[in-house]
Amino acid sequence: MTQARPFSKYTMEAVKLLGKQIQLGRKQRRWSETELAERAGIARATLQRIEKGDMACKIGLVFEVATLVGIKLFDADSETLRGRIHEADERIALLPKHIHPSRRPVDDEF
Amino acid sequence: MTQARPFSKYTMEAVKLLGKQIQLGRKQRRWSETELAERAGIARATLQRIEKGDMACKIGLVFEVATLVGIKLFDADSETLRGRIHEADERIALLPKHIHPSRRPVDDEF
DNA sequence: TAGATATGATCTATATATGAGTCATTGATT
DNA sequence: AATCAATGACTCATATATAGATCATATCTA
Repeated sequence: MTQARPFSKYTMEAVKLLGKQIQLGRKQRRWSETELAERAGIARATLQRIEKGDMACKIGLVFEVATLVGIKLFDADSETLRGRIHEADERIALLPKHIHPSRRPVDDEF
Repeated sequence: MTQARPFSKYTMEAVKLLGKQIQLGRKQRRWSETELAERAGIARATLQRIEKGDMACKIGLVFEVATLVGIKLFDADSETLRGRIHEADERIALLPKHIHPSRRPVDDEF
């Protein structure tokens, strides 16, 4: 009984694409599933699920494998990632720490 | 016993960034954790882990929540995602279906 | 300032992802 | 053509993510 839970089409496409890119990257490097799985420290079966775009795989494993085949997450290098994390932190700091329900109409300007 | 497994710094930064962007997006929309969790159909505790950048969250849940707060995965809309999936499919089709160990020096041109 | 809600943290039970293994089939290399 | 590895599709046991609570504290709004 696979408790199917719904995902938006967009979300599924994004996961599928990442899986395909991983498979492409692996083949470009001429790595077998077994070889990439070993490098990533995961089971081959898990790698197969990742390449297939399984929604239930752990994000850490998927991103790690993607990194191993040279995919740039967010099209960014490590330094850029850190910069964007800092940037997000700053923006969050400008917003209220607690979001309270407001009677006023929601201001959607951003 | 949290069987800690290693991740590259790059991978962790990418997951952290996505979590922060989700939190930022949620606050920009003035949604409480509870409200976003309900919209996503997940527990608040899970959303908290996602926003914190937990490596062990399911990629489907993370991407779904990201989508709900308006984050464009791969900087692309749905149509573009489909196009890139197709593109990856075509490139994969050009490569050998089975990767065999080669005696010849690896050709790393790509 | 008071009242109400968000947030942070933690616990338990259950569903399930993962690791490890097997088997059949396909395909690449010599 | 023959051989051997890669791939695809399973199964099972175990580790663990998640849902659903609860409680304390922080902080927003009126």
